[in-house]
Amino acid sequence: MARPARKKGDIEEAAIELFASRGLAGTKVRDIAERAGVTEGALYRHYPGKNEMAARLFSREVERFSKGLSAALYEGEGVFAARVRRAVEYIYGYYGDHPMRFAFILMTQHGFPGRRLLQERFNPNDMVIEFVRRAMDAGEIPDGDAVLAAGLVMGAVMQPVVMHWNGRTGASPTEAAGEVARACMRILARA
Amino acid sequence: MARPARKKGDIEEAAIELFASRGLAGTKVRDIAERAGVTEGALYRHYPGKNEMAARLFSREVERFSKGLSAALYEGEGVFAARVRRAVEYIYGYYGDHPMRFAFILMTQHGFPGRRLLQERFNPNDMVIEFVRRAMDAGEIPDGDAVLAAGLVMGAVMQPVVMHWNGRTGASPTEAAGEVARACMRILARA
DNA sequence: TGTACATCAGTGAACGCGCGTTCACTGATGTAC
DNA sequence: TGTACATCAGTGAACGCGCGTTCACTGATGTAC
Repeated sequence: MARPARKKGDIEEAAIELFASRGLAGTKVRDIAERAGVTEGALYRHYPGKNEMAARLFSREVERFSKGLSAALYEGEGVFAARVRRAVEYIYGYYGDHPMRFAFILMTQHGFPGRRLLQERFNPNDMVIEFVRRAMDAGEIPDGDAVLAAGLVMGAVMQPVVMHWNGRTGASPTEAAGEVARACMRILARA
Repeated sequence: MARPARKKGDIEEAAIELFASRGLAGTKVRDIAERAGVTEGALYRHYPGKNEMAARLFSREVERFSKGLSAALYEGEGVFAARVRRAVEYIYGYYGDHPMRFAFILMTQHGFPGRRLLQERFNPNDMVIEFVRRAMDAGEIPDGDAVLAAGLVMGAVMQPVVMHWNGRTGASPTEAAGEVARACMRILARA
């Protein structure tokens, strides 16, 4: 094998940061190349084009995130409330550790119209719906519309991150994790 | 005055629908003109350009929506819980009556990077924060971080709309309004 | 009422440039012997 | 170890076309007298 791709990582990192802050269409190949310290042609050594690169990066990042979320929800000890709390802490921790990657997922999730990018098992929304449904079946929370309940919880958990990313003052998500986890429990208590 | 603009409304409606479903950058002037049954030049009789038109339509639609939200929150009778319920019903009713306008607001809100489009009094997020803050001051709900509490509530209310817009099966927001309003009260009960 | 003129929404075709993509090339690294 | 060759990440300049914008025009409606 010949010389390995020294700058592929730089290109991907630059792309994620720019996509996260300017959106897919607002980011030019020239911008990505410039930020990565590379010429434009270099991108095409690793991806067939800009949109395909964005789509692959999106899938990869969501899968990374989802695997951890799945572990927080299902692996380890604890009753329902403990698992909810672990999940919220995982989500906010992920945002704290990788704000760009997280914002990239959050901001571009509606940017691929008509494309089926995610298998169900890697879609965080579907994972939470399934988690809530199982908890209802197991009698850990009252029965009800699992899709609606999951939507309420996902919205409540994610909105503080969106607000923080958009520069609104207030507690950072990491600090608020406990408070938010308790709010989730109250939402689900009678959903 | 000469002949009035017969097709300005058609252009605006077409633009809103396309922006809502394909995003700002994904919508071409040619698409808007075609859907409105007009040639491309017609758009420039009413707006200086595509982006400026999008920005003005966004401001107008948010202000329309916000005025109704403000009325739901502050006008009329009733204790705190009744006002929350009215607000949720207003929001979901607005989505039911004008799904395109609502989705346009929802989907393009992060599409104007670096532009200050909204005065604070017309920003729904700020309105809810203020509403929660006043309720805390008045002792209608327990004291706490008003920004965080508002974020939790806004997220919980909006996410079911996003999911419905994205074609997820489940109760329509209109049907779920009561359930969601109750969830909001539980979120705020100890926020 | 009729005639002349002003206004301007909408047309249709052309323009031009921004931006994604291509391509011949360079040179560093790995492999064969 | 040295020499020849293959590989391929990255270069830099050019290309081309998609898409926003422009512009001379048409014709319908309103106003003055």
